[in-house]
Amino acid sequence: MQEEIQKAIARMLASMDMDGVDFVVEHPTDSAHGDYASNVALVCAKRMGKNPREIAEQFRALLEGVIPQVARIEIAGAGFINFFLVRDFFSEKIAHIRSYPDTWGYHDTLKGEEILFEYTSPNLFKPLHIGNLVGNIIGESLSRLFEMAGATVRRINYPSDIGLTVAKGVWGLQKTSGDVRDISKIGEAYRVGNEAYENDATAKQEIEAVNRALYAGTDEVLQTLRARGIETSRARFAELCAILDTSFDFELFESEVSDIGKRVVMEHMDHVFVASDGAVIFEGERYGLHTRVFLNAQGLPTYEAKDLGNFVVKTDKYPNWTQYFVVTGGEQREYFKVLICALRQVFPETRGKVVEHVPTGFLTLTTGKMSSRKGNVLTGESIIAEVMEEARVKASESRSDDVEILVEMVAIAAIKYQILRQAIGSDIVFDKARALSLEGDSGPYLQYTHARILSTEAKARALGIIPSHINAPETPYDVERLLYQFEEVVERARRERAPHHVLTYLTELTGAFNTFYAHERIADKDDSYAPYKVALAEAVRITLKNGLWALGIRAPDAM
RNA sequence: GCCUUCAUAGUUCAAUGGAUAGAACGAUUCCGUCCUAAGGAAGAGAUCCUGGUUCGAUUCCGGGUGAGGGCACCA
Repeated sequence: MQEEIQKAIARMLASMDMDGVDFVVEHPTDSAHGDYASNVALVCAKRMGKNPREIAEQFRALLEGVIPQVARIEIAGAGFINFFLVRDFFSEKIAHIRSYPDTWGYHDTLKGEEILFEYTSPNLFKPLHIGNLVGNIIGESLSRLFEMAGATVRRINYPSDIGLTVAKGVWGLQKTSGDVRDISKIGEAYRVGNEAYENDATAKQEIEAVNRALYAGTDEVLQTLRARGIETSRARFAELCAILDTSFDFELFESEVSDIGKRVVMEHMDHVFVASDGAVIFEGERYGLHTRVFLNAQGLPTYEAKDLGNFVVKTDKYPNWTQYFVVTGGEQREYFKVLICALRQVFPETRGKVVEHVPTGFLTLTTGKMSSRKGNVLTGESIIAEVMEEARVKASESRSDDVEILVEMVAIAAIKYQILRQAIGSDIVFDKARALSLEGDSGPYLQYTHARILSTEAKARALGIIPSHINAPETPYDVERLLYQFEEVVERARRERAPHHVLTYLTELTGAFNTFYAHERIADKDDSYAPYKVALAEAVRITLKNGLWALGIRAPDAM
């Protein structure tokens, strides 16, 4: 629709020999200003040497009747041209949504593309930190937005299974004699190891020795401890993924990409990488970035080289990839600029393709960045547990058959909503009280409305009301004027890597529906508009369900 | 020091260069014979400072101020 208006204006301009005018067609903030509005007259004013309102009038005369879906055109404000759509447009949209509930909001912009998404990437041996949770939630939502655009998405997990953190955990396990099959004991062991590493010089040396031994792979006892710890950690991670509704297609470990990364660096010595002070570096300065070490003086690959190895493994597995994303915390922004720059030098075939780092904001309380390296950890687990506790209280009055499942759905929705409500990349101040409140702007608010609509539909069925879009009230409701925008919002969110657009839209839609619900009786068998209202409610429900899916949130049938 | 991200109601967030800057929470006041009150309604409340570009700036560009992140062998 937007395109049609845009084209009509462009055609009109072309017929007047006005090329290259940079105008927009958008939804006005206030629905009194129509369904679409254009600033074209304002933009042309200077060039035509006339006052914008005058031009707007002239344009209106030219556009009147040109676009079949436009009922009327008004001039307002400084010279905005406002388009009001015909009544049928809205009711036909409702019919369309009801006919194609499973694909409403889906499109084929990226059909045939294979897109690699790496996210979450936990450190095994370290409790799942809330930063991992953020990455998981954002990565999952972006993956789904790309899927809605018709692409095939490969979800990839890249856990860290070797290195100093692992050494701290293994050392800690030895000291605490904790049960390696117990995930909480592994977390405890890491805390002990980490603290000792920072405060105890002897322990620090021991841990470093453990680290070297693990790399060398020579010590049987340490290897076994590491392997078992990884097993426990992965099992727990899988459980969390199930709760979070994520499932990975491919998992590759840090330990398996080291050698490949090193080889890649060696193969591109001198023309991409250079030796410096015994290490091998990439001179980012030459590209306006900073220099980073890829192989250290001991010849061991750093994270940088490992990421090159990671790229090789992933693209071997999925050779037909067309776009490549890595979602991590924003503190790695500068790092990834250098890495991607080096990557493009090493692998020229990437130059025409999208290779992108998606930085997420770091999650803070009020006291600065939370670090899982320090003692006061707010883990992913603890936050889920706390919110679930709160959800359980609310759910005691629920109509749901399975309260435990509902509690989980609601808790995850509350958390995901908190994390997805702002632009990704900007820091998130995690307000626990807010996440726990489950009211107002929140995941459960959207879920509740979904459940409520289903119950209203059931009531209508019981009364024998057959939903239909045929007999519509003369003026469309505000909800209707929001409903059709879903498709545009979903695509914009994907294009801008901004799931929060979907969230903001859904919240607005839900608010509009709830207003409608409070003022209009929907399932009323004496109301001749009842079939239309029920159809509208159903279309809202479908939109909510698909929109929530894009956010990685499940829509319960009853609450 | 250099690079980078950011600054909007008391708080947490919105606003592809547009119209009266939207929500929610909190505080105040209403709505319970009626489809789920995890709901609805009413009023109060904000663009860090300073120049510029523009018909129009929260948005773009200077310059301040304040905060976060990064800058060689950690991940």
